[in-house]
Amino acid sequence: MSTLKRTHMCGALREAHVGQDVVLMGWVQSNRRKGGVTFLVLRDRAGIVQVTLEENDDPAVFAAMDPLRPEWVVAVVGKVRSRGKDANPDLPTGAVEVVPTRVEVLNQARTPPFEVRDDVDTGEDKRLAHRFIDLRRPAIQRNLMMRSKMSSVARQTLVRHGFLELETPYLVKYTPGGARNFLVPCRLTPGTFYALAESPQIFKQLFMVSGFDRYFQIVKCFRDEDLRQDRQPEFTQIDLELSFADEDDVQQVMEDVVGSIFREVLGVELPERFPKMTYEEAMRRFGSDKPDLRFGMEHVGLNDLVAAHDGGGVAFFKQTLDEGGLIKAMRLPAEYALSRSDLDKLEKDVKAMGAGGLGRAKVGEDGAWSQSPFAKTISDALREAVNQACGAQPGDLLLFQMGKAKVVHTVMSHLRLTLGRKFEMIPEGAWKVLWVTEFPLFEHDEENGRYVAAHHPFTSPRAEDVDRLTSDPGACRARAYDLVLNGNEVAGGSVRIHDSAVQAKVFDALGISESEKQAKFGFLLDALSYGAPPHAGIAAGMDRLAMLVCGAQSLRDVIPFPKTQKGLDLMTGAPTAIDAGQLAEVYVASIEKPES
RNA sequence: GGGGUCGUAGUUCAGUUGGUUAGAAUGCCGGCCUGUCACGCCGGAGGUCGCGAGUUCGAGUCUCGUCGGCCCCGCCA
Repeated sequence: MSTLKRTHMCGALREAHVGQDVVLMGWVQSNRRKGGVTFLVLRDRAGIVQVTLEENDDPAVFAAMDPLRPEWVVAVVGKVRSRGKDANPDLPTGAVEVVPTRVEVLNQARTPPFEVRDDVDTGEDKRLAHRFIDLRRPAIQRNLMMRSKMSSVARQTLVRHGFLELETPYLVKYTPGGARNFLVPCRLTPGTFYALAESPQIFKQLFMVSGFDRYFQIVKCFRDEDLRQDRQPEFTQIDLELSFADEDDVQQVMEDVVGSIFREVLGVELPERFPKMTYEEAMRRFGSDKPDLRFGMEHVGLNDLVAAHDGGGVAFFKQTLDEGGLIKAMRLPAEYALSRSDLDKLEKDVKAMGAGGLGRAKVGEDGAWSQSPFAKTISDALREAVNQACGAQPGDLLLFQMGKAKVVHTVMSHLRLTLGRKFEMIPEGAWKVLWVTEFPLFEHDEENGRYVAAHHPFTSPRAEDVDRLTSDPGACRARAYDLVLNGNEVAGGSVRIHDSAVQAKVFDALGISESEKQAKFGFLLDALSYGAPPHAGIAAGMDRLAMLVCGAQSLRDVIPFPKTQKGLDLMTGAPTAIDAGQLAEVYVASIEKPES
């Protein structure tokens, strides 16, 4: 090993360093020889810099540089000089170059499976299989450095607010319901299992009971659910909980955390207080509990109009009303033209989501509809009313969905986003933050014909809804709040129940028996009975937040070692089968996946 | 659990109606080149067409199965 000590980062050299002796260490980006002059570009995480040598100036070093290949690790001793008129304005270090007096190979490298460059479009599977090389790409290095800064800012902000960083266990008790848990066999007690924590929820509430009135943690959580572009099986939350606090206290803290991250990492100033919208309004206007407010194309509910016109001659409309369904429309302005094949593709997409079809109507000069299944039978009066409600102009296309509210919302919000992206309605560089509030406390589980907690069973109902806990659970709203950023849910939390009478009513509404209660949550209920302060909290999705801050398209671009959509690690090969002997050691037997 | 889409040199892709020896670019290797910076020029090597069956005189191409990547629905208290 060389005794050289690095003095500077490659990417840090500037005109101010001209004349200085430097020792650089890094990876060879390229080694271009142009006859008797050679240009070696050296890279480290700070950037790249050019090392230039003319053969006549030092034939020995020149010869030593000749065999260097991309990704070899080298040390360069030399002097910084100005490039003068040959400066490269595209590079931060482009005004200078290093003239080497010594070049030492620290390690050679095999030719990598793909080039370490941002402008090479290698398939993600190949990148993940050789992630250690992929992570050398400047774009990813930038993302991870920004993410590091985000963590640091979040910590500083929370510490400034008087929060304590406290740890909670990953190996926890298994609780059925909610997200599936990853299971970990406990060798010391044969036949028993831990679960990997899907969140620190219960433990952070216990901290409140214990008097650590402001807790936070930047913590991994584990959920064995199907993955998406914005969901990994293990992910990181900025998790916090406050005692003697209501929703506004929690929101102010989170606004400062997110606001500080944007200010210090991006130089973007978010509003001091974030706007709020109720769940009901978000669903009505956007069909989503995480609306992207950066563009329009709001939904228009037609139930009242259709009812007022007694169906208006459209059988589908009438039928939907009779079945208690929802009818929504959305106006695509004339400037955004959809071709026949575009529409066919959209219709195929929405059918895959459970829609019956894609209702549409082209609006003519006189307001008449064409290219529409409704055009022939709809009454003039209803048609004009719908046109007016949608603000339809000649040439516009109206899109319709009707049926079960859940499907209509899913399809219409998907359509809004798809069309908004397709026609580039979303302005670059816009940031729209929003608190979505007053979520339903319960959701009806149609399969099992009962109510389940929409957030978690310790979420406090709004005071005015407590009386309805038993009479009309579906109408109860929660003191829960989600933070939505450009259409992404980046944080969610609630005020917790600390009144055991209310907690009992919630459990009753959920149909949870006394024994079940004790088995699942006994220790928390026990703790809450020993003097629990009023408390509230929230958890922010660090990965999603990083994705947005970095402008990345996928969570995988802000996670160093992510898993694929099937939960595989293409680099290590995890997960793997375990042989019977090793399984026996933890008292577990493996069975074949049954034919389905 | 379901729908869609993709899989061909190291990499990114093309490959017609099923038909001779599967192409291009880039990377890699060799040579030339004194201001390149996606350097340029000349030459060369490089293929289990994801895998397995089937149809056929003949399969990268058609059929079935399977594995994997990506996107979406369900799911994610």
